[in-house]
Amino acid sequence: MDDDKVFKALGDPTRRKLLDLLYENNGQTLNQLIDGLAMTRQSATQHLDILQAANLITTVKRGREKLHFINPVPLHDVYERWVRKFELQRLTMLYELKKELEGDNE
Amino acid sequence: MDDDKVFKALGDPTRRKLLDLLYENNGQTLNQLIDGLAMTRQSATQHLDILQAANLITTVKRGREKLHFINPVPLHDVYERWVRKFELQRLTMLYELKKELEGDNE
DNA sequence: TTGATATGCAGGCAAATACCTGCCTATTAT
DNA sequence: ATAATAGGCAGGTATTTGCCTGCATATCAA
Repeated sequence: MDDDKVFKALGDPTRRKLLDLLYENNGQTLNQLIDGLAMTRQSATQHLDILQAANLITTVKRGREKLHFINPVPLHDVYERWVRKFELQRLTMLYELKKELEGDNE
Repeated sequence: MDDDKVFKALGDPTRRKLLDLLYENNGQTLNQLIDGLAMTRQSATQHLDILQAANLITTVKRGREKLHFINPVPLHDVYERWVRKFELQRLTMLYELKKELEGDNE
């Protein structure tokens, strides 16, 4: 997985919206997806290209149409490498440490 | 949680590096964090401000020092809202659908 | 075949981003 | 008090980004 491509792809609200639209109805065409957005077809295409480069979607051509599908694998990788390791830390531990340090100068 | 701030904060490799550094050694000062990077103190400060605005870190002043701590809560929220729901979809299901559609025009 | 539909490709532009330099303030140590 | 240390604040700039317009190509339907 390319960490950077995935995070950058997720860093834009339009691209997250596209993933949401595909989650609701997988396999949509470009024109179908545009209906859920407020921008030109060309702009949406650029976003979809970025999602595909990050491997967050795959496409299948059917005649003159291009169907888009979510690939959940990179999202799971994000979870494994970025979320799970932080879940072991308890916020309460941080609070206690914070209070202790604040006590030093008050 | 502000989705957009969190995702944008995570969208930059330097900021992810900062979180990694804090994960290895929580509660570091600005100057300590700079040692792990290749940029000026001022630039690092801007990144840390963005992380704090996204609630991914909290800070505590101790004398002239400023200590930085990870807050794992937004990361967990990302998991809840973005990863878990996609985990229910099996990649194999997508593959089957993809094969079926490819069969339409081949 | 001819028109309509679905998408691809190229370039332009304004705003956001990630750096930087330079200078100022606050705290600590001698 | 004075110097060193830790950090804050204010621009300046080159690059990246997200959006657009305009035109080209490919497929389908009548």
